[in-house]
Amino acid sequence: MTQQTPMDMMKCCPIDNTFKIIGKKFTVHIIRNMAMHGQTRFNQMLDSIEDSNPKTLSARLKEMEKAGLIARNVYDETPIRIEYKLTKKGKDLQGLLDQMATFSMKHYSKEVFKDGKQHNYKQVFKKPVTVLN
Amino acid sequence: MTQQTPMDMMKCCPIDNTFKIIGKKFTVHIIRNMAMHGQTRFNQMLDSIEDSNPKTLSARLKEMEKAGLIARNVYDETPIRIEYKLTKKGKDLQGLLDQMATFSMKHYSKEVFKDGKQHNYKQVFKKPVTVLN
DNA sequence: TTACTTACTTCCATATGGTAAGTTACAATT
DNA sequence: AATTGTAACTTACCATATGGAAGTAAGTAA
Repeated sequence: MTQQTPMDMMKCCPIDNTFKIIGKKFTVHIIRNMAMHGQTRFNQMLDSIEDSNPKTLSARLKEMEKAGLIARNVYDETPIRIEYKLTKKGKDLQGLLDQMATFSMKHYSKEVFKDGKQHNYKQVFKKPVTVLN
Repeated sequence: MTQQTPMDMMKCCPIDNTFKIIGKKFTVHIIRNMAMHGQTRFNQMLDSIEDSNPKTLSARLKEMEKAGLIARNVYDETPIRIEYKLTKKGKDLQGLLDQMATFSMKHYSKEVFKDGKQHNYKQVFKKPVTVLN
């Protein structure tokens, strides 16, 4: 009887696939700001995402909407208001963000924390690391 | 008594910091091939990483060595042999890779799996998702 | 002497990203 | 009536990053 390896059942690599979705500049920053700071608007993100610029932010938001990570809602007020919100799929990237945070908190505590000491995720965020299974 | 928020204790964002380390093209692919396929050599990776090219692969390996994710060992044989191996720090990215895999397995089963059906991480990899806390 | 191997580097073209300024559609202010 | 303000972008132009093909170095084998 032959053994079934992961490679045998896969058409493409899920890690490569995820990288194509979230690997471009600002994508994870956008998700972070929406998930952790409740941001919904273009200029909020532009002002708070490290080294962001309107051209690239605009491109990323479009790609993310197309990929189904966020939804774009237009409110016809004056001035116009547009709200971006995470979809269920976008929210499912929380575990990935948590692992990104955890890695730097463990290996770069000098750069990350003002006191330069190690702190674990739960201590800092008051909730356990999210895991998607 | 004032409440301590994550922002208050941080000097820089750990998600941004991690993205700077693993966000460039091929970095996660290199770690994946080393961790999951036991690869150690330049040409092995060049042949198996999707759309890789020697110039960018070479640049990435140097950056990763500098960042302490991998170690480079030269064996003075003929022809010369060079081995790249994950450091402890590099191995600590496993939880992140697992979350990347899990996300696509959940949301892109049609693209990822030959049978187009959903499968969970443990089923496919015969071990639970790794989590760094 | 030519060919082969590994692990790259170099050159040049294309793709992506960044800066600053401009645009649209109103409404409020002067 | 003309100017100012606001949000959310877009455009033009330049800089940097990435990709593909070919070349290099050092040694063994044919």
